[in-house]
Amino acid sequence: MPDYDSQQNEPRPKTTTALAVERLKSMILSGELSARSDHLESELAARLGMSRTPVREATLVLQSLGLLEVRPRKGVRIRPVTIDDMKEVYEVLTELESLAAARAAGFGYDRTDLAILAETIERMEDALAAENREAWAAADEDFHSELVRLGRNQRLAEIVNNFNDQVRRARTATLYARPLPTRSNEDHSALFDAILSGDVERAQEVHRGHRIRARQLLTELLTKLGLRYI
Amino acid sequence: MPDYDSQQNEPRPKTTTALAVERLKSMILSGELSARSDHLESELAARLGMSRTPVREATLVLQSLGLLEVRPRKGVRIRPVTIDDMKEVYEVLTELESLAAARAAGFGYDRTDLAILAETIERMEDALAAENREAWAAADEDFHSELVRLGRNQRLAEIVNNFNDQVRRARTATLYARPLPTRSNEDHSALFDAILSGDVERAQEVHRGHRIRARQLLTELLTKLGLRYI
DNA sequence: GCATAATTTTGCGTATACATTAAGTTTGAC
DNA sequence: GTCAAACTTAATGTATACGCAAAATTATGC
Repeated sequence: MPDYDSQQNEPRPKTTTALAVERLKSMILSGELSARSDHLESELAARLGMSRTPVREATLVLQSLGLLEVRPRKGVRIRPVTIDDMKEVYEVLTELESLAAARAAGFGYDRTDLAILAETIERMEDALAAENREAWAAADEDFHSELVRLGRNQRLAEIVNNFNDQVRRARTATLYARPLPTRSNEDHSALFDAILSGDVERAQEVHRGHRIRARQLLTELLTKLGLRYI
Repeated sequence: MPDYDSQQNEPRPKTTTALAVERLKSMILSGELSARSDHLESELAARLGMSRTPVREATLVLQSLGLLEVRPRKGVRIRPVTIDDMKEVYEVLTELESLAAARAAGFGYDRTDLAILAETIERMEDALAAENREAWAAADEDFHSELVRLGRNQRLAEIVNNFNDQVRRARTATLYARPLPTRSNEDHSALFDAILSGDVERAQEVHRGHRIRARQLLTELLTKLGLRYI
């Protein structure tokens, strides 16, 4: 619905506002603009080499997406994600992704339909073998977004992707502090099998468990690392 | 998070943009701006008695909320809600509201905590007795939003409220074509009992059933009425 | 007549101007 | 020295200006 960040296939000459959304978003997700930090419109405009107008429009959009808060006269504040926030987000993610998994299992996809999903799993396994955490994280993200795509509910997919964005910083921050995601990979394979065999219940349960564990791991890690927010 | 439409308790002199969001939103929800219709920025600006700037900002926000689409040079299009959209939305609503219900049941609320919820149920019963459908719909809306509030997950509440907005037109359009919502009221009472007695599973199941029935009723009605979109 | 090219119109995207008002600072009274 | 009032500064909210490109319209060639 907010097609502002969707990479256009038609190379429409992309509006400055869209560019601002894109760049600000990636600056937030990468941590280049850190949590709790305030940034004036004019500062951001200068930084992006454009006038305040597109920056303003972009911040409004990103506020709707929950990535930042516009605080008049204090500047735009990158929304910090607390452990409680993480719990909120993961709770919703658990529910919605499991639903997507269940739906995916119900459509009777064959191996061809699941090719992309299989490919992301392979990439994760390769990355795990090579102990390349960055590559693993990238593949994991692709796995989850392909999963919700297979669930064929556009709105659900949008929310899930948005929520994943909201906690992405936490995941990258803990990427090297966590144990190697062996269990995660097992979960993914199990889910793949459940979907392929059309087992709706199992798909849902497997994924629910997966997300619950992920959440627990993440919150424990953040607590251990003493990160009250991120 | 998008606190643009939240009615401020401090009577801050409300920005024009916020006003535009509010007014456009209510024009969309009430059907004053009908689905599929296109409206130029300048036209809307004139209509609201303000310049293009706040209107533009408002439309961007409302686009993020999924209520309209900004289509350059054709004007903003009020997003039509098709039956398929309804299915998508209700599927997500079912899942998330049930989760909220389950959570609410888990918090061990007593009668005092549930006073507002009880009050909305009473209003629905009175309205039903008086066969006042408008009053019933208003109370029903309040019931659902109080329910998600009791679920104590801010983000979940936001999404649910937003999704309810997205299908509100459909509900108002069918309000007089549907049978009197007797069953609905029973469901609400059953849910109330489940929450009060702390029965997490039952709360979840009761509400899931409630939403599934509501969805079915609505989609059937729309089909029967020949409304391909609304 | 029809299709295509030239021309005009129009709505949008972006920059900029400007008034407003919150925040910060100085001044002055006690 | 502290507090408050007056003043200054600065960032925002909104309006406006303006160029560009998409549509629409008219003109032109066949």
